[in-house]
Amino acid sequence: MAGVSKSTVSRVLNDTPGVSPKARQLVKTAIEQTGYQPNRAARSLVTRATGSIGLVVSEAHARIFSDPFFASMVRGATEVVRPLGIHLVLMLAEDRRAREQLLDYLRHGHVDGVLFISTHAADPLPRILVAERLPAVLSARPVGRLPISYVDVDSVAGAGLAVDHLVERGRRRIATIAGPQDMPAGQDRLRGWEEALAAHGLPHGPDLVAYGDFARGSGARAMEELLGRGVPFDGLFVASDLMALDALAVLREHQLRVPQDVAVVGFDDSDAATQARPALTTVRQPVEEMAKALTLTLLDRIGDPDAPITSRIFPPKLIQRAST
Amino acid sequence: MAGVSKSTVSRVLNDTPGVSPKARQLVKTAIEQTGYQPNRAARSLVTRATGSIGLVVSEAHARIFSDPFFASMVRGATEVVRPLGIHLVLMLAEDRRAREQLLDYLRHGHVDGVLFISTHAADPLPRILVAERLPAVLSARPVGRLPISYVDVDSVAGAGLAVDHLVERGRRRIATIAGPQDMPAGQDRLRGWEEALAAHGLPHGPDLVAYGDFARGSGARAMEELLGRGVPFDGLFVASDLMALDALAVLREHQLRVPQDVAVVGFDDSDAATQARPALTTVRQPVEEMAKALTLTLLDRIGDPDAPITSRIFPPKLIQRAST
DNA sequence: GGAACGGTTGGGACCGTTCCCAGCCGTACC
DNA sequence: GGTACGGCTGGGAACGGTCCCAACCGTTCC
Repeated sequence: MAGVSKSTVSRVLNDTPGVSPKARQLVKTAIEQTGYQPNRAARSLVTRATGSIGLVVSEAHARIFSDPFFASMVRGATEVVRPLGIHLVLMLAEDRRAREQLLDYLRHGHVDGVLFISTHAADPLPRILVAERLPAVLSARPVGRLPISYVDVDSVAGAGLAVDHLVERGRRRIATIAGPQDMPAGQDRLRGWEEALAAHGLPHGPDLVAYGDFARGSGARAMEELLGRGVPFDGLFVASDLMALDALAVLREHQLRVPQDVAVVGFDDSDAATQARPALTTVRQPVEEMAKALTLTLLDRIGDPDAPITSRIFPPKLIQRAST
Repeated sequence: MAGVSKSTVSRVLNDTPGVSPKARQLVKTAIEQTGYQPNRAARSLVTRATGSIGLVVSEAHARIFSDPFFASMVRGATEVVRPLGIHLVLMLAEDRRAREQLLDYLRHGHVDGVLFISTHAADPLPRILVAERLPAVLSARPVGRLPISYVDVDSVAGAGLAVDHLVERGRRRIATIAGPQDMPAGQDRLRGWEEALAAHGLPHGPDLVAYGDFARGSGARAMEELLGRGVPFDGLFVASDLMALDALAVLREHQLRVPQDVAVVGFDDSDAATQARPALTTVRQPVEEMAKALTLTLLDRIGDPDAPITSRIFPPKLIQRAST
């Protein structure tokens, strides 16, 4: 239609240099007019790439799908991938059996690379992916040294923001509901709390700490535990919004007013934070942006398997609402 | 390797009749030994099929990803699709812009069919999919007549089960927190409540009804409204577990004991139901099974575009726990 | 004026399947 | 014994791209 050979069309499609501007324009308008779209299958056949990337979610479904973190992750990745015509293929690895199947699947070259979403420290998959030389990136800092790119939020700094804010609001005894200590995010947020309090010369002993697992439900237990100890506190930093919601409910049950009696800061800035009563002051992590960066990193890596390992740490931001 | 031509291998792979048992066996052992896997791209190139089906989620992300319903849906679909080597491709259509893009994408034959997950009545996508003759199935009854297959749970019967159970437990004034009335599920659960109460000769006036949107948060507002009216009730049917969780919290705040003062029944049997305090009696819908049936229906339809339209309605089941 | 060269271009092999078609072989029938 | 037939098999075109290679053209240089 453009009066040129398929070779030239191919060159235009792939932005290969060595096409005259005139021919290039000719082809482009023809494409525009016909709504032509290259055939994925034919292309894959020769390039040996699939045009799909896997979104591997290695976590109990119930957990993942009840955490808005995942929603934002998916949205960010989708946004990067869609205009490129790349498919985002869902892969769930809930238990060991599913993991084996998944690995088999990945090894057979069904996808060009893997976005690995999991926060679990003990997860063996990242290590295996690296060993198999499959292009992969992680959604959080891996445990131990592992030559793999990742993005993460600066959890230590985030916890620091929360503590600083509470101190600014005049609080002097600041407790925390920490996350699980087998996950980097859990560790870092606790460490950030400790370090910030130490810097202010305020107490930060173990009697001010209770543990949850980031998810809904665990925050209530931790809150009850803290209150049960009888140790006074007027500020509370909770390592996830979902647990903070629990904490708010338990505080209300105990006739404690937020923020008058206890000022509360969460972490994540999920939708839950705005819906909470009172609306939750929280540390925002830019999940969607992080997902975009993660996806771009993977695409880089697929394009060049020897691309350098990078880790990108995003700064958190304090969002003030009614709970402080 | 098996000493036969590629034609014969192809026949074995596709279970085409007209291969001698001997040759078939020869090929099969060769495949076993080499771990051979057919090349998707080459196959797609000639069959004009992609070996992928789209999982279209037409809903606000925050909503979908905070509802465990979606998790089960994905799990069920994955289970059907994985052993067949079919990819489940995630597609999100949150707003109008995303919907347009998505449609364009679907029209270009990137997937062989669509699993459409949405509960929204006003969603224009199902109608368009039908008009475009794209193989598609719905995860819930569509509004209006539409020649499209779907699966659903019998919501009317489910609400009936809940009411019957509450009556059995001696309750005579049974209120309800209903779902949104622009969704079939919302309408049906309300209707089931009304009809069952009418059958028992018990009151079922509008003063016993408050409305939510199925999601967390809306249940609290509805519960407050019901209590605020001063109309007495000793039983409560809530159209979703998430709203029931809210209701439990509000009842507790008002010093009402569950189940002694108010017996509560939810709907869904999500994980939330078991985590609730007290554990929630609820109407279970077999979401995972429904997802499997849905996926199989789609695969049928892809195999034969003129397959008859089917709708499969699953029976709900009452799960008794501590809240009644 | 002819050769060398660089920028463009088209031709054609190739990727790994499916599927049509022709051919082979053994059997049944006349 | 020859022929028709049916079950099974292999050959080869086709799918729609990518990419290597050769050819073409206009310039520049000797």
